[in-house]
Amino acid sequence: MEGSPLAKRIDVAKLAGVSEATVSRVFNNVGPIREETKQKVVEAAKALNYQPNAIAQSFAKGKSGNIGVIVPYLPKVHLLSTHYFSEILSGIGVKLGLHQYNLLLLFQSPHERKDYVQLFQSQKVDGCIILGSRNVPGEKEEIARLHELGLPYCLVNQTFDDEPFNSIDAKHYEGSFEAVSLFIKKGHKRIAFLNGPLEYSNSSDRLKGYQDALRQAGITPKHEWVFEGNYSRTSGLKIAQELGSMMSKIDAVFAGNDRMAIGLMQGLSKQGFLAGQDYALIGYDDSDVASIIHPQLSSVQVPLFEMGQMAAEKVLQALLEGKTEGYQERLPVYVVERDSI
Amino acid sequence: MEGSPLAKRIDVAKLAGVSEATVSRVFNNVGPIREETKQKVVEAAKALNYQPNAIAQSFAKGKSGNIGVIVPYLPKVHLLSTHYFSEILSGIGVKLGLHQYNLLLLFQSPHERKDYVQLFQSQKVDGCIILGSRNVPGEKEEIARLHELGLPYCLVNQTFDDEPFNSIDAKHYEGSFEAVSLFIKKGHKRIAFLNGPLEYSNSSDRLKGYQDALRQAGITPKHEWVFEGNYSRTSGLKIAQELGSMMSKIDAVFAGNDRMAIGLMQGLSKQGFLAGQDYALIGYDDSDVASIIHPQLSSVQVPLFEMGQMAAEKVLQALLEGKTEGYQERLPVYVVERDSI
DNA sequence: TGAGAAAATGTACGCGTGTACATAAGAAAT
DNA sequence: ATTTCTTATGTACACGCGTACATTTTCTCA
Repeated sequence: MEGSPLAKRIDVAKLAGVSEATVSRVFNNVGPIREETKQKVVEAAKALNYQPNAIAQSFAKGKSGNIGVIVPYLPKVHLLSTHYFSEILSGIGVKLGLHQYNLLLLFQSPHERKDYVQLFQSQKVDGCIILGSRNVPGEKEEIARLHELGLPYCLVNQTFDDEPFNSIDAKHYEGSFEAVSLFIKKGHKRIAFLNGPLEYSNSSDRLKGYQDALRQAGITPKHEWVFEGNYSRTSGLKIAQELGSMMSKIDAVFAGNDRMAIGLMQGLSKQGFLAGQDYALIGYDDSDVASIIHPQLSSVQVPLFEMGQMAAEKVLQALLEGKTEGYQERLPVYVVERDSI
Repeated sequence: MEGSPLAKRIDVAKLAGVSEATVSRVFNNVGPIREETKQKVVEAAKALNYQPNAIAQSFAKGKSGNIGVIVPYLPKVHLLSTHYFSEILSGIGVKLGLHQYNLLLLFQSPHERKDYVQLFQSQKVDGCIILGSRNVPGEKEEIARLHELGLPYCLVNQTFDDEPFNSIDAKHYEGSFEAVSLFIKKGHKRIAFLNGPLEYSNSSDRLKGYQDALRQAGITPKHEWVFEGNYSRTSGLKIAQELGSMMSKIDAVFAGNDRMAIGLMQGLSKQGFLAGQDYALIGYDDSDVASIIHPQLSSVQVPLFEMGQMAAEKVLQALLEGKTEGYQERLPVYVVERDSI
């Protein structure tokens, strides 16, 4: 309430009997400084409880020191599972913290106009990381603008095939291929696929992996065995209804994420079909619930935390080292076998 | 890459043929302005693609426009469940967004010195919301400093009984009381309690609720039926081992969160004890998994999203309306009955 | 038509720091 | 002791905006 008004650089300078520039030098650790002088400044600063004003620093340097992390948001509808979301976010946070950058969390309502470039123009952020972007008209153009302007940005878990956008993704084609191949190796040949919306590149990656794995085994993929949910558990439940009538013809189901897999499992279970028994099931993401649910769900493990870290690292490299080369990295995934297969 | 250098206020002023102050007035919508002038400015701004510099604005106003949200962080160890975390965070984000405040996400390593006041001194934030704080010496003093200085802060899901700290909490005493009373109503009298660490006030709230509910039913609480985990699933699993030998004497278990409840359920299931059949079980938080797991877990629903919203609202009120009264709000919770009881 | 009030706009400065450049102090070489 | 270089410190200004205050323009009403 009371307390002395915030001390400024000039107060420290006066108390230490030096110039303001010297105080700045001590705090930024730049230029040659006599040890004795440094001590005087440090003591004066401590006595006055001086703390440099971060805003003024940002202003003087022309950099905010913030990395914006854009997260899609629909109130009460969780587009991204909390697992997915918090793993990536933690990875980003760790990396940024090491480099004294701040994490500005930006919720993006799907309907409102997204203007990523404006974030940079207004200097709110020095770089940005975009989660949950989709290959849809509005989105694509916005990212293209970022890219053309050479701004430090990075997409996570989304690759635009025909565009050179920076991204840190995972090997979803391979993950899908392996999962389906595992089904086949275990003798399952009639394999359905519960996919997510194709505007997410990982959905189409997985579709290709699914199809190619079947073809490699001499099986012709059937359109009617590919279903599209929206990555929610509810959509898995819904598809279970459709799937129920054809379960006599189906050996296995591969799902694009764990939440849909679980919805499916629950829906089919009500109709008397048990995963791991009446049909094999593999999910995707290897979230916590996979090993909690019964029967335990086989799943494809995705290094979300590491993807977040790497995305942050790439953005920081662009910022700190001026790296301008584009990149489209893909981290490896692997199948975790549990009871459902 | 190329592109014109960022336009500044003076550029807009020159193009529009007005003074810089007028440009400012148009953008901030202050003071009387002739409609014609306003149009000139707006057009000039559009022509130059002008965007006010957020840093300079912050600097001139002496406010960062940021609300810091402090989240405990241990790499690879999730102190807060992702559900808990992302619900509260979403609530905060929504509210802040409505008032043009930014959300600065700050990961707090438990070992490093926490100096919340410094966040304010350095002007990084105008207010802050603290998640997962605990009643331990270092922590308490830091919050006390915040409080004494009258800084706009708010704790979420933690109340310090003997301190007037601002907080948005839930009625954990009542929730616990109701859960245990429900057990009793259903005929269970020998009720164990799997609690979390007592440094979290919600743990001790629940302990009191547990004890009082028993006493009201004429049952004397037994110390040896109270176990302490750390809110992780693993700790639930571990306690299941201890509990196994005494299951013949126990009717029901109340757990401090769903993750421990699930660990317990799984651990006991391996020993042949089924929740909802061999014993009744109620968890806490009503996270997604509660209705995913089999048997479905009864749980106490906590309005985490709303708590986040309210915490943000309180901080914003202090900031925008200068409200200085302290507050310790508690939102209601309720038991959701499922198969495990 | 003029005076006074109200509305609109302009002028000027502060916000606290980083840093280029100028200057002073000290060390080393002559 | 003088010069020369190096090290240490000080001076001065820019960064882009909000806003108090001064000034000008427009409006109102006599």
